This record gives sequence, C-alpha cells and structure tokens, in this order.
Amino acid sequence: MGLQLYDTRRRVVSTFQPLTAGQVGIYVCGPTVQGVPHVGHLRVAVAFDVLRRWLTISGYEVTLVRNVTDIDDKIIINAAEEGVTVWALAERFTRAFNSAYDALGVLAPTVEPRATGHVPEMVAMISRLIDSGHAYAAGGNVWFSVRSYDDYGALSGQRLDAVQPSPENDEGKRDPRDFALWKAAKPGEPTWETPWGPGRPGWHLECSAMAAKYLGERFDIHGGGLDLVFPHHENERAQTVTSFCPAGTPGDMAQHWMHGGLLTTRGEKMSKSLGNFFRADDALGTVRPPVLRYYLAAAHYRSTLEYSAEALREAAATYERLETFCRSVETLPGLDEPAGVWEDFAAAMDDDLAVPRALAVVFSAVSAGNKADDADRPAWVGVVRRMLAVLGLDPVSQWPDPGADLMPALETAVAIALEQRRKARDAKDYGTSDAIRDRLAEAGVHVDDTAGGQRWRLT
RNA sequence: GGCGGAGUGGCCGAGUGGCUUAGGCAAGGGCCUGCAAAGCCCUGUACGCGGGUUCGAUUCCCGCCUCCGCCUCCA
Repeated sequence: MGLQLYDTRRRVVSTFQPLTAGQVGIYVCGPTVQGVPHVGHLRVAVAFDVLRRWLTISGYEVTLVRNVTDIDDKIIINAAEEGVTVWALAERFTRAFNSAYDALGVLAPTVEPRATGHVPEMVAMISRLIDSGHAYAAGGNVWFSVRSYDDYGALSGQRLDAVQPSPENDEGKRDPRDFALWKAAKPGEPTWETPWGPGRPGWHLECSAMAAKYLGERFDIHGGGLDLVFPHHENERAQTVTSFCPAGTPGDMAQHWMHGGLLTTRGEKMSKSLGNFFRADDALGTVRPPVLRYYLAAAHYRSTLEYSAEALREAAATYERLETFCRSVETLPGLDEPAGVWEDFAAAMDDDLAVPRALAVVFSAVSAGNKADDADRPAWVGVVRRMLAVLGLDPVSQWPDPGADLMPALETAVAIALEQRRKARDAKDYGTSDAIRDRLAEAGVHVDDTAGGQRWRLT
C-alpha cells in the first residue's frame, strides 16, 4: 500500500506518489517573524518534522523547504513601535523561532529561504503574470486577477462570488477580491525598485516564488497550518499555476496539500491577535523539551489539540513511562526484534500518519517488554526506541540527559554513595539507607532497588 | 450568509455495523519491596439529541442542538 496522505484539495486520503521516484519535495510555510514563537507554531513544525522523518526512514530522499517571511505589514508596524529597523526585528525573531525549533528537535530544513532574498524571482513572476493577463498594475500596486483563473477556490472550497471582498486597498482593483502581488511604496517602508515602481512584495507571492525556485513549478507536498488554506494557499496556488502552466494545462503546484490542525486554549485558537497564546520559551520552562514534543506529536496532525497545563502534566507522566523503559537497558546487543511490532507501527504511520495508533503499538511493546525476562527485554527496548525515533522521541539517543560530559564524574560519585547505602542495607540500617536515598533524590538522582541491585537515574 | 471541521467513559485521545468494543493519564484494589520506586495484575462499559435503515448502530441515512476554524494578518 505504501504511504497514504490526506489531500486538502481533493478531501480524500490517497496514495502518495512522488513526482520523481525516491525523492520528495516539501514546502512548508514558515513563520512571519513579527514576534516570539508560541506553542501553536511549534505544533505545525513538529507535525512536518514527523512527516519528514517518516519519509526519510521509508527510503525517500527528502528536500524540505521552510521559508521565513521577513517582510510584511506586522513586521513593519512592530519595528516602528519599537524604534528598530525591520531587519533587526526580523532577525531577532528568526533566531527565536529557530532556537525554539532546535529545542524541540525539529530538524533543520534543507533550505530556509527568506522572502527579502527573493525579490528578483518575485518580479520575474509578476512579469509573467502580467504578460499572460493574470495580473495588472494600477497606481504602483500590482493585483492578481482572480477572475482570470477558472480553478480559483478549488483548494479551499470557496466559490468566488461568495467570498467577502477585502475592505482595504481598493484603489485600482478591477475586482474587489483581487489580491496584491506587489504593494506600492509607502513612506518609511523598505522598498525595492521594479518596472511598476518602488514597493514591496505581497505575502502570497513570496511563497510562490520561493517554492518554485527550490522545488520547481510542481512538487510533491505543500504544507502549513489549517488557517493558511484561505486565502494564502489559495492565492499561492493561483499565482504558481497561472504563472507556469499554459492556459488549459491541468495540474496543481503540489500533489498533496497538507494542513496541520490548530492548537487551542479554552477551546479557542491560540493566536497573537486573540492574545491567548503561550510562548514557546514559557512552555519550555514548564516541561522538558521532549515532553513538549511528545505532547504536540502524540495527537493526530489534523486534529484540533487543546493546550493546557494539565495536558502538559499528563504528557510528562506518559513520556516518563517511555523514558524509564528505554533506559532500563544499558546496551542493545544485536538482538532480533519481536516480530510484527515494527510492521504494525509502520502500517499506522503509513495511514496518513496515524500517530495515536502508532503510539498504541509502542505502548503495547513497552508493556510486553516490561513483562519479558531480562534476556528478552533488550529486543523490546530496541524496537520501542526505533519507533520513538521516528517521532523524534527516542529518550536515549535523541534526548540524552543534559550535561552528558559530566556523567563519568557523576557516576563515580553516585557509585560511592550507593556503596554506602548498600552496606547500610546489608546491616539493616534502614535509617541510613533511606537518608542516603532521600539526599540523592533531592539532588535529582532517583534510586530504585531492583532484583539486580540498586539502579539510579536522573530525574 | 458561504465553505470546512468537531462533539466518545473522571481527563486526553483512537476506532469500528456485531467479534476479548485501542492506547495513555488519573482513581480504587492487589502483587512485589524492609519501606519505597519502577513494574505487573484486577476494576471502571463511553460514544451530543431525535428519528430512520438493519436481526443488530457509537459506527450508515435524515433532521436538530452545541462548539471550533476560515471568508481581514495568523502555524
């Protein structure tokens, strides 16, 4: 069967077929760097990171492009309010986003293009659209003519005559629903020279230009948050398709359109404008990074996910179960994995990334491994870690304890303490034994008495 | 008004025309332990409301209610 993915445009789950065998090109809309990242931003990044890891493990060579929108209205406004340049503001928040992505183990994209570095490509695209009658200049602005594209609305399911026209920037528009490819210069704003006068690019055009440059006129997967379907992706699609495909040519810029579900708080979408967002760095101050990643990755990527302190606590308890199990075995000899486990996991992942079902397979394996005897357990740990690695959640190799370079020193110190404790226990001096255990626990060293003797781990 | 999504046991979250009716967290009981911890075992019968189809529906059809998203910047 192979990988099945939901496609927003066709509204069905269908078999994924790359345009070029063995290769996958993915464009994911990255952030507009107007402020600090919140947890909702991280959710989509994690979702596509899981997709990317799964494709890679499935044998594909993946090219992932995630852009940075570093010029737009909000950036200009926020920079002016702060009294800094748009470049400084955009740079600062670009770093904040990347730092949050790194913290969550989101792999760096193959290419991370910035909008401001691609103005020539945008100008070229506008020229083609004007030449082919899909766009027109008026008063320093260039508008895309939505009436010129028959398939406009097909991605989002909107009928053109039912779309409420934008109230602003009406000067020169032939149709109130036409949208800006290029915005005429305003005082104090950064501008670029073009044949139609100085100005700056429209948001939708940026992604069309960058996707085409790095992935071609057609590519495999276009992704983003659900809130980008309309108008952003609808417009992007209109630009790219009309720019590159001669009239009447069938086809779409992306074979699959994938959209991540939104993160909510108290039932409402987490967003800047609603002011109900939780900053990524605050969330990471509450729980460890792999716990936040687990929380975000565990739900199906298309479902709405409710964010709360309780949800994070639950994720922590759940992830700790996985960690304890994976760390219960020192080394993994090359044992044969239990039959069928990986296959069940893979089947779930292949079914439109059914992570909740895949995790049920993981937990069944954890349970089986916990029940297995010592000789068989490493094989279970091995397969569990291999499955968790797909989700970027292997507690051992992907999320080692911080300060791993200090471990030799720590091991020696703890070993001495545990030797004292062992002597006390042998002498049935449980007061001393418990005191040592309590003291270590206060320092973050948790001691368990197992059949094989004392075992410790950092908490 | 238009388009789309969702309502599942204390909570989070899968899934399915009936068959042992996911998984996790929390709770209660038990086993293990010097006490713990970890782990294991047991317990908990849910699918918004009203009709319909069916031998049988949480799952299909119709209607209704509620919530959410998009239609303006938004992952």
